[in-house]
Amino acid sequence: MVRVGLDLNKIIQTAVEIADNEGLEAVTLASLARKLSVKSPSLFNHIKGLASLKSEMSLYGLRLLLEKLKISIEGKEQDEALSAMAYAYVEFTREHPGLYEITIQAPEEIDGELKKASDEIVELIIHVLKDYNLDHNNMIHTIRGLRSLLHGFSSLEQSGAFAMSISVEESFEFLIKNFIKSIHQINKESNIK
Amino acid sequence: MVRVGLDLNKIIQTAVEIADNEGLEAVTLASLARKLSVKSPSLFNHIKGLASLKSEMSLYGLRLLLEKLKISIEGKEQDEALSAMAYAYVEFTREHPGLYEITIQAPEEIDGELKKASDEIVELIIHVLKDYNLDHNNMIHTIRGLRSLLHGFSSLEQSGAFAMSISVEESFEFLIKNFIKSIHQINKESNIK
DNA sequence: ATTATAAAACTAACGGTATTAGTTTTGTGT
DNA sequence: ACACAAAACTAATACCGTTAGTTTTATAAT
Repeated sequence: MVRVGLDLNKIIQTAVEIADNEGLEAVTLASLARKLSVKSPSLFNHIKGLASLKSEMSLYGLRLLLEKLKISIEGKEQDEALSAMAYAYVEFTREHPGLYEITIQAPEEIDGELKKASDEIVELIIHVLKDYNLDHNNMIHTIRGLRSLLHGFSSLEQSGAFAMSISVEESFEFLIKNFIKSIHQINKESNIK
Repeated sequence: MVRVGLDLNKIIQTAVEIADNEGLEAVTLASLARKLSVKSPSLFNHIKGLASLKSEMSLYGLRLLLEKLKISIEGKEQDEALSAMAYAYVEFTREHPGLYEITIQAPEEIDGELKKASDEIVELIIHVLKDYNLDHNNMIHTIRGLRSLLHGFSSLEQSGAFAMSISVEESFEFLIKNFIKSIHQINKESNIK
């Protein structure tokens, strides 16, 4: 019974490794304990259970994503910032497929921390979209559209749904370009009225 | 041991009910057997196992979705057809949240039937998009964009990510309208060149 | 009607999972 | 040196999917 110096952080890190390398469904307390050279009940000294661990992973993922998005837009604005953020988003989902998946479907709230982290991401998107001077409703519609596009693209890419013989990267470029154009179009229409 | 007259179809139907009412993760051979008044090993007379059952559900879901999409575009073309198809898609995900979820992530192929069903949906989208005279690459990009938008929107809606106080329905309307506009824009640009 | 057969249900058992309870070890601060 | 709390452990429970082997039942052939 050599003490192995476990802590919440190490557990989460290892769980994320499993999730990203072997898939989210491979994250079990049993596999985790094996990888940490520990018996699975020992994990309960640090976590409440599997559901709770997954929520912790989710929180970790949201914060990591937020950081990546923040860095991506540094010193940029409008189209350039929006584009950079979009690319950073899908890059994150490719670097962390398993972590990203749990990020979208945390089992339970953690003291409002999950909502907070998620809100901060939305706030960042709002910050970028402010450059486009959309009215309140259009702003919300546009946020929802951007999130739908990014999440849908990432999710479908990961599930292998884009099988056709044309570069997925080229498609993403096309989609983001067109999305940005379409935002500009919104304002042109308001001006006509 | 009253014979209960089980068959593959009844099993799938019941599994779909559980998936839609209690969530996909509630679909277990144990819960399924309980609901069918049978012991779980009896299920193996009709299915190969849980993974196989989920693939069957996936196939059923893809076919149901395809039918719904086909019906939605009957007698329509271009913008009207595209819009109708988009609305039918999200309606399906709302009617069948659990079934839709498994539709996107079948565990294993069934004799190429899953790929075939999935291809047929893509073919239907192609059929609708033909009205826009896009070149081959733009066609594929646009298909991927539409699928991303629809799947992302549905997935985020189901996971409760659209929490802001503005009608989600209104946002969807906005997004589809803009997506359609953006397709028209593609061709305008080609003409300029 | 009787019976043979195959399908469809069953029971029993195994290995894997999460989780709880209770025990032992170990590091640390007094 | 020792007390104590934390961190590991073992043992046990309850569920899950799955397999093997058994019994029942519907049906088709005689």
